[in-house]
Amino acid sequence: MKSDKTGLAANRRLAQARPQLELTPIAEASGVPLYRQVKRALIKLIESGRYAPADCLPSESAIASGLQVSIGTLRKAVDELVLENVLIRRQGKGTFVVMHNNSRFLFQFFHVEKRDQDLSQEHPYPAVECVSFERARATAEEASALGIGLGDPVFRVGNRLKLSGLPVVYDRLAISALTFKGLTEKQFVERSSTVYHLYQCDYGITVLRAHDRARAVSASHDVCRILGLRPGTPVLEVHRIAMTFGDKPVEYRVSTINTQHHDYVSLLSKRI
Amino acid sequence: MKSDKTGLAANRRLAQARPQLELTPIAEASGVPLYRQVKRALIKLIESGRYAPADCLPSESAIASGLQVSIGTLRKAVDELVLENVLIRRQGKGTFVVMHNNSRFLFQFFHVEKRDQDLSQEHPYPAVECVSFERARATAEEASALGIGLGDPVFRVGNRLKLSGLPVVYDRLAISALTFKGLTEKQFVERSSTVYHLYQCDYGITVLRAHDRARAVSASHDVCRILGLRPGTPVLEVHRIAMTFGDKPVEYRVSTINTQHHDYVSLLSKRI
DNA sequence: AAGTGGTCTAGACCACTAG
DNA sequence: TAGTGGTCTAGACCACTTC
Repeated sequence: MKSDKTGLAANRRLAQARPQLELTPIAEASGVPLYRQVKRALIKLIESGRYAPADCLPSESAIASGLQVSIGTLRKAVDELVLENVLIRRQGKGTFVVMHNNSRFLFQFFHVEKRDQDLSQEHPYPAVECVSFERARATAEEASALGIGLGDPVFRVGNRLKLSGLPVVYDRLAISALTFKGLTEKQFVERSSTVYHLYQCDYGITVLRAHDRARAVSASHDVCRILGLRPGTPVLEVHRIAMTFGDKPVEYRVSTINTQHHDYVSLLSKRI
Repeated sequence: MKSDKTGLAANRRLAQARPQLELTPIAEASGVPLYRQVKRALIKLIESGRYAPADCLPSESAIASGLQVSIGTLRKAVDELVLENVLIRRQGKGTFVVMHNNSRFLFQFFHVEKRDQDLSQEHPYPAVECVSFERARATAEEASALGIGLGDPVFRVGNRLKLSGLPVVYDRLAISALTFKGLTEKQFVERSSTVYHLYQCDYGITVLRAHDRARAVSASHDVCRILGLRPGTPVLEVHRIAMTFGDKPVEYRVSTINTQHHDYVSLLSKRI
């Protein structure tokens, strides 16, 4: 542990009045900064479901005293979790666990935009239609992306996304059937919002980050049919691995985008 | 101003012993948090060239006392500038203004990667060949992207990038000739590293962020010639606006990427 | 008025770098 | 050994939200 700074160790020894919640004092950990340990403790509470999406955490002073750290240290841990899109602060109200609602999804994970669009304009929510659903065995590509074994059971789901009524994106996603036990086509067909919301609400899995790899290809027969394109049209194919805590892969998705009137956008180094 | 917290205002009134450097006490600014004002002051010192790329800033305690703020407030300002890729901290050594060396460029702005490459592997630096250079008048597209007038003078530069000896990317960039007065073809042909390094060292302009818009198109005649492709091959076209402080556009670049063996990669929400 | 997060200060000690 | 950034604490007050 960090040891004897400003009487920290002494404080710890005295603390026998068990604090509220699961906020027990941080265990010793050599070399690791205290605020990192606090961060891990908070992540555990969220991963375990003790604090669910959209829940309000206890106040900063309550958490700090519960974990027996100073409020500055607690704030530094929360700062990082806010930057990592795990928590959201709302002044005067509290600190909340992130929730994958539609606007959040749009902002963080949906990067298809109409070309020549003035920036002031709102982008519309994409309308999603589920076009296929199957239970199958993982291909080598899927197994590698999801970190599972070749032939392990997966769900494969095909979705068509329309923007302003026109089909623009064809998504095919694969998720482990072991992680998402008992998933049904109905859940995909009937959901009113992003699948990340479904993962989070029905399975407690929060998608935090993703890796995209984009390339240009000729539209396949299937893609042409689903997006209404002429054979051989150049389309953008994005391979995405979506990840949760600890960079554990959750979903592998291949999106085919008709880029005749839309772009795949990306910000290099976001503004603060 | 923030007013009478812990005797802050009183401290200010006393301070007449002019501190070293241009680190004069922060002027009053209603409502704006002090650390934001500190941040602006630091940005100004960097923009003005008082601290050049790769320079070491004065120590945190020196800056804090110079600006008459607490060290915690100064650190918060520096924290943000580090996140925005303006400053770099090196424990034990000091805080430095960023320098666009090759490895930094690669990490932050060059997002083309070989497919099926094991992650542990280093990517090689792209070898750049300047294939064209001209002084011209801005098209509507260039003018809009660069925030200049239609017909204003620009430099247009074409570069071919090779990876492992094979041509993969064809870049065409446009920059304002008013901003980059006196630029010569020689500078582009002879430089040994990224153009962002050139902008920074020769013109004091630091590229901090960029917006990319990617789409799939059929390779044009020119592109086929330069990248050695068959006519009609689908290629990825990335339109980039590179920006400096205050999101001022500096460069507009169209990159055409042969994605037969490479991908354009993008991270959604970076890890901390 | 009470409770929350946001800002600011002051000062201590730790970890790393370099002469 | 001296100087730098990194961590941690303690406590004050501000701004916002809700009742």
